[in-house]
Amino acid sequence: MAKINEVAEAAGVSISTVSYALSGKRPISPDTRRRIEEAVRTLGYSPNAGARMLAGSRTQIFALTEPLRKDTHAPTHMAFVLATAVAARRNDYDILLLTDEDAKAGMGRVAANGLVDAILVLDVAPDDERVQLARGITTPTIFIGVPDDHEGLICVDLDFAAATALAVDRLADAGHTTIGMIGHPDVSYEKSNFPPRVRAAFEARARERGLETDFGLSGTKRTSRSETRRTVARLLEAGATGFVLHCTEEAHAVALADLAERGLGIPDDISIVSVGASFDAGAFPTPLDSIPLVPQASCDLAVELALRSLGDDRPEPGLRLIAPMYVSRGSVTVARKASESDSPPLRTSAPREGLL
Amino acid sequence: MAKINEVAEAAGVSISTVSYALSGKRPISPDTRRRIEEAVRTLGYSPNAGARMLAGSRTQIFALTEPLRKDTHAPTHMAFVLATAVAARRNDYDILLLTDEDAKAGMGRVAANGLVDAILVLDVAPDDERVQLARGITTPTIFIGVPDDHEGLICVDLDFAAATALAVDRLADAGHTTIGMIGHPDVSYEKSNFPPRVRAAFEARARERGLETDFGLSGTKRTSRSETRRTVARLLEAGATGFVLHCTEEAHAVALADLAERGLGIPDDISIVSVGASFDAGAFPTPLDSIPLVPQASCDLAVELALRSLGDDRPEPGLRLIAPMYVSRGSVTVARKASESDSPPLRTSAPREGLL
DNA sequence: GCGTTTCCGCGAAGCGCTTCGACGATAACG
DNA sequence: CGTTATCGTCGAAGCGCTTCGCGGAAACGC
Repeated sequence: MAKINEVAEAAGVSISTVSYALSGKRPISPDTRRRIEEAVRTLGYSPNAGARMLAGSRTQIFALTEPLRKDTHAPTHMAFVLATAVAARRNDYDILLLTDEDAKAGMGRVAANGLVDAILVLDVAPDDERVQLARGITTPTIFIGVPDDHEGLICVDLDFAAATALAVDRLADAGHTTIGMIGHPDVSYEKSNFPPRVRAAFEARARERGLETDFGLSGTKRTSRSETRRTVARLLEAGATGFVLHCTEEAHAVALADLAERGLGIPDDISIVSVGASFDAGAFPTPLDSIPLVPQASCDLAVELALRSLGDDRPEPGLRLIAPMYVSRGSVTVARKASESDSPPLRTSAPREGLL
Repeated sequence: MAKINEVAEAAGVSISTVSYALSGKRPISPDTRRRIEEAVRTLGYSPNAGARMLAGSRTQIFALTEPLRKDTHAPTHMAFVLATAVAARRNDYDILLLTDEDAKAGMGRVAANGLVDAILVLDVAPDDERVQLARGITTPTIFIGVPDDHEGLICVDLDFAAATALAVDRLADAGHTTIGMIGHPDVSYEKSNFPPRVRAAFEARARERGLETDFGLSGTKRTSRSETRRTVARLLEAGATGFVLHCTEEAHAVALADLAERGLGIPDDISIVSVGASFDAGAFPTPLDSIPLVPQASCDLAVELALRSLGDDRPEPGLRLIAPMYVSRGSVTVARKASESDSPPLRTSAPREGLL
């Protein structure tokens, strides 16, 4: 724990010179700079964080607020936390975690005591309480996700509506006239901000394209094997030849296995597009066309916006929707005409209850 | 962002009086205290974090280092992070997240610049690199998990060995003579610190009790439906009538479903004990006897040790193993004698490959 | 050759808080 | 009634850093 004055002495310069040499905010002669750097190295000097916060105007810390609700899908969530932390570190920022009750209360606290330079909001609910809080503080706040009421906020997210429309279009272009969607567990449509957007876009676009649709869940509180299978059966009964999957990795796997069990081939019998998955939809036994949710894209942008909020070119409030990207893997093909298709085998195996 | 001097003026006292009133470190007359508290309230005063760090000797921040490796089991992990954060907040501490590469590098950094008062280590690997690092810094460091080489460290964890022995004992006491274990995916035995301890204890205790054992994995890189089923088949072939489950929730579910499919009842045909699960083993269609891993227990203790490390009664280095607790739910019963048992139906259904 | 820049480096003033020592004033004591 | 504790409060000295303004010396211009 060497201090700046020790470095200054060792290098034979003044304290302020050391500071300027390290921050680069004023020119320092090459020779002096070298001596300082050496002193820093031999002493193992590292500027005290508290002193920097107090003297400088930056804390080099972002808060990350995430309630970690029971229904939070852990793997997806972890991907976002990781992406955020990495993006922050790349810009010399640390992440302070606000979870549970403190996800909300902590925002006010860290804004008031100046512990953080900006706040990143994860795990956004449609009616998120943190929206009001964000409006009441001066600490820049970036939402990763879009709450229903987002007026005046800065929000970053995948353009789920465009992504879903793109998926529907692919299926429509391939001649499918009846398409189905397997959605997330029921609870996600209340607690999470994007599943409703996907569902709405699915139905809206299908209407625009004149397609028949059906929609089913993949669980109630969490992904359930039986409910997913029930939905698959239902979509098939409705005559869907194109599936849009917007659900967990487990539900994807269950649906694929179910189709395989029924003897239905992909894409020959059923075309599939996965929308908004943060896992690798190409890693299934049958790789799936996918419009992925890339945490890194959102998180990088969120961190960039946070940084800009601290500088001169403050970003305007508003949505920043990331354009969807279609990854083709051969799971979509032209629909067979009704005439040439044998009626799909609708063997309904009584699904067992319980987990996956 | 009112400052302490504004509070002092508003209350008509000196700055130091305000400080003492808020910290309670010196007696203040009731009247003065009241005036100060009112001033604090009306001004919305909150002491500046940077200034406190600099002037006081505490930062009120703990670092939480967690690599978040690809093989990290997200739900379990999330439970630990949550428990740690809650315990920390209860003691007025915030959590700074160090992930990915920074899980290691960041430890050195925050120790050097005095950003945190202590470091909590999660996601501990048998040969964890952070062990060496911890030995080289003066910032108190608490491991939640036990690395192979833990000399001189403070480690907190469930006593997995005792927990496993307890499970084996229950089965042995119930008269089971051949028992099997379904373990975590293969990768966990390299990357994670406790699965090896469970496996070793399982075999050691069974030997002591004179039992036959068999052991199988529930996946390679992650839980896999097919591998889990293969293991179930294998344990049954080996003649196991008692199962110890030490695997993910998904693997539990798959194993239970598999047994049900084979027409094997619990506990009539097979007795089961779940060991070291951080989810609710009572929530399956058949509730399971369980010796749970309670994140809160470990994390509360870890935070307590961290706090004590900052005070006078510094805790000694060494392991702090939490005593296991057996939760009985009726999934273990006395073994049927070989004579009265019909040979278990070993219908081997060709398991499909892939995810769950 | 002298005034003017430019370049580098220095000193000192904070940043907002904690904490030590001191100091009246009142209470307790013999 | 004088002396010693006790209580409640205050002033001031830092904590370790950043940053502003200043000034000496070297380089430049005419």
